[in-house]
Amino acid sequence: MNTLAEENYLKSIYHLSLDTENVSTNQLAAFINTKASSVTDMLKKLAEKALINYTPYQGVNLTVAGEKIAVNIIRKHRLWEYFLVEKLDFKWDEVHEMAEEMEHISSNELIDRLDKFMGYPKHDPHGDPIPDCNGLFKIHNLKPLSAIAVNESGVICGVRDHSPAFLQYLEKQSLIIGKKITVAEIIEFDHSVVLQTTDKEIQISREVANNLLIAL
Amino acid sequence: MNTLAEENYLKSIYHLSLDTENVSTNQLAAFINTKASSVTDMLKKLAEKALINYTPYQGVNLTVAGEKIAVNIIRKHRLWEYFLVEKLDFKWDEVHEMAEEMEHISSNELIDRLDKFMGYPKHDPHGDPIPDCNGLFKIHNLKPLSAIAVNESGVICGVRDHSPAFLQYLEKQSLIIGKKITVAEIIEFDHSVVLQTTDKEIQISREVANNLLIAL
DNA sequence: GAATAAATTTAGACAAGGCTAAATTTATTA
DNA sequence: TAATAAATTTAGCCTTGTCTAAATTTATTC
Ligand SMILES: [Mn+2]
Ligand SMILES: [Mn+2]
Ligand SMILES: [Mn+2]
Ligand SMILES: [Mn+2]
Repeated sequence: MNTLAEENYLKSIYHLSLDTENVSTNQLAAFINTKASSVTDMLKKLAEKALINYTPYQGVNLTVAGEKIAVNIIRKHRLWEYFLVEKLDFKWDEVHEMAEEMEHISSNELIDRLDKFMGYPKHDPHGDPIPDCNGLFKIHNLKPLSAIAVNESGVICGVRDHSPAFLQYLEKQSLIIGKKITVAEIIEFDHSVVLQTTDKEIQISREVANNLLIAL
Repeated sequence: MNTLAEENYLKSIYHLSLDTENVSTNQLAAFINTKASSVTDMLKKLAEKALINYTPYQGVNLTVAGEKIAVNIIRKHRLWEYFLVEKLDFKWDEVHEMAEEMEHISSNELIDRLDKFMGYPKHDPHGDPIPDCNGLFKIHNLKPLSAIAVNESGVICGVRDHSPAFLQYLEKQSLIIGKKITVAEIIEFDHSVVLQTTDKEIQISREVANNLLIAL
């Protein structure tokens, strides 16, 4: 079908497309950890296969066919992450790298049965939505905690940074998915945020607040 | 660590080594479905890495390091097959190709937890032993059904041919792992075997009898 | 609206793995 | 034991995906 490299490019273009309309060569190179010239080569191949719309110097976006493939990979990634955490007792900061490999297991029948086995979960361990077998999922309307006003409340429903370091920090602070928080104060000097949670008061940096996604 | 191609070569050498002391280039080429010249190239690479003992024109065998890697891949293969059958309800003839991909997922921690999750199974869906996390497993002393005398009894504990066609045939005849059988008669003309099982009498060809492994 | 800077593409190489055809070595046979 | 056959290796080429350096295009700035 498609090679591992092609799948990774499509997935990356999908993720970057959430922020920008057209994804640039350099953006992609930085994200994939490769060189711009390598990206250009691959973009030509993907355009040839009609998986992306590519105009030289103008960046790319996914075609419907390309997006379908990207979403399927993301579905696999998130279902495997859910499996690793819920069935094999891994922590949420341990599963991403393994899922990066497992998302390329080709069988869709396998992933559909895995989905069923786990009871059709709607969100992965990091709060990200899991597309169903038709590629459909709701995009939660979440706000970064840094955009929430004093005295407003909400529930932690996602993270923007998936690095083990960040996830471990959150875990230690009990800032986990599903936690209810209220913004008690925003420090003027550095925009640190003081949170009131069910059990205690926590102060976090703007940086951290920026990477925590909240449902009101 | 090692590439996917390298892992497949090591695994293939391991399997072929069960029958012959030294594995020849042509044997390997036929088994892996590639050309002899490609095999020679890879053998040089594996010898360079000290994973095989290779003397040009004389065939190869695995070093201790190479065997360890091969057994680990086989462990993964068989545990994933067990998972697919026991947890995801696949049939025993459907899982091999998927496991061929899954055996290359690199994390050993993952496979050890999967092992635990399933209760440390000792045999895969085809009756093959599953190496433990140290690579240890008992080699069952099984005989092909074709080597069993009239009136002797035994239990089906393995198959030599893993093709879907063969496995589906066995399933249809209820000749599954764990089934107790008695050899009622061996037809002189073509060495067909007449079996008495718990529920009925079945006649199978010599070909089939050759590929059924029995514990006495 | 040039001139410079930044982004992107092109050219040319390389490693991994595979293939075909030719050369070489080993095995068989007369 | 010499001749032939079979097995194996070598030589040379190809594709994928990557890289560096050079060329080109687009964006900024004076
Ligand atoms: Mn992930
Ligand atoms: Mn995730
Ligand atoms: Mn198998
Ligand atoms: Mn098996």
